[in-house]
Amino acid sequence: MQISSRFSVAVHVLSLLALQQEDDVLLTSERMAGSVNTNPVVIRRILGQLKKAGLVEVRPASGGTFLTRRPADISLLAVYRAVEVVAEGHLFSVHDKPNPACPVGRNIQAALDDTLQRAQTAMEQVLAGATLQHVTTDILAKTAATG
Amino acid sequence: MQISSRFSVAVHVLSLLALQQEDDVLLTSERMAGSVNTNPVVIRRILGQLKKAGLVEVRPASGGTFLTRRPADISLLAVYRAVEVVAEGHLFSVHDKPNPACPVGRNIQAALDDTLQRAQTAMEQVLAGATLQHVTTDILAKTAATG
DNA sequence: CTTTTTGTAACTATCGTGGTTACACTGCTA
DNA sequence: TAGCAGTGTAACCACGATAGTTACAAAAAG
Repeated sequence: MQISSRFSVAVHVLSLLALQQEDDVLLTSERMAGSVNTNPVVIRRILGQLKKAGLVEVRPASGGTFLTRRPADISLLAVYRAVEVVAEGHLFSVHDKPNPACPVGRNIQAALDDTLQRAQTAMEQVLAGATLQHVTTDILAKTAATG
Repeated sequence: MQISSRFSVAVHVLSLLALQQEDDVLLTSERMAGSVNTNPVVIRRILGQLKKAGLVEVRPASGGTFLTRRPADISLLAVYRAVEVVAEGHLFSVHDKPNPACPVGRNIQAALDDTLQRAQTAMEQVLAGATLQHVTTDILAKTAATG
């Protein structure tokens, strides 16, 4: 099982917002959906989560959507947490209720927990070290290169 | 979405095998299921994957199951790979088919790929650094401590 | 007041998981 | 060699998450 694409869609949407021109046409959920190639409702749902996390501000009516911070101040970990693709601290699921009458069953959870936690943290630290700025810079570089 | 418990069950089963006494009663899928607290078929399915990965040897009939290597030579990453909880190199799923007519849509996948790959690798490196031996040692220590 | 867009609810299809039953096959053992 | 304990697997089910879709009320801006 993989981590939901909500995360990559969220980064995509935030990149669009980060690169949006002041004088450009407003970025509606419909336009974003066009770039992501999905349904506007899917975008609005994710936008709702990003809003709840304080990453974006959405103006209802014919308003538009904007970042609340500079791209350099938005880490991919913040986005990852915002869309809740993985419940905090539970990347790995461990079978609950092993048999307490067995030494292994009684202690396996505790014996595994430390390692799994470290594995998860190692992954998240990489996300913490990357920002939306890095992504958009990369996109601009690639756009310039390939036309 | 989390990583399947197949992984933790596999480590549980391997721990049972590692700690099994020579003169002990044979570890059947039924007994292991008793310790994990699940159905024997679930155990057999996982044993099948561990066997395919060359981590255990299973003697059909009234045979029993054994590790093919010493616990110190079985990394948790090998177990993780064996049970295929995550397709190799694809911990994160990225939305396919973004709009190629949009600069962001055209380059988001490549722009994200490097970071996501590093995040995944960081996680796997922690698993690579832990062995079945570490787990069983920990279990024995906890068993001795709590009785 | 009309128009545009957001916010949500509700429903759907699809997929992975984990549990369960059923049964053929294997190989020891009496 | 017949019996039987245990494995290997197929088939099916229930459950939950995902992602897509339709529908519509609520919000503002003109």
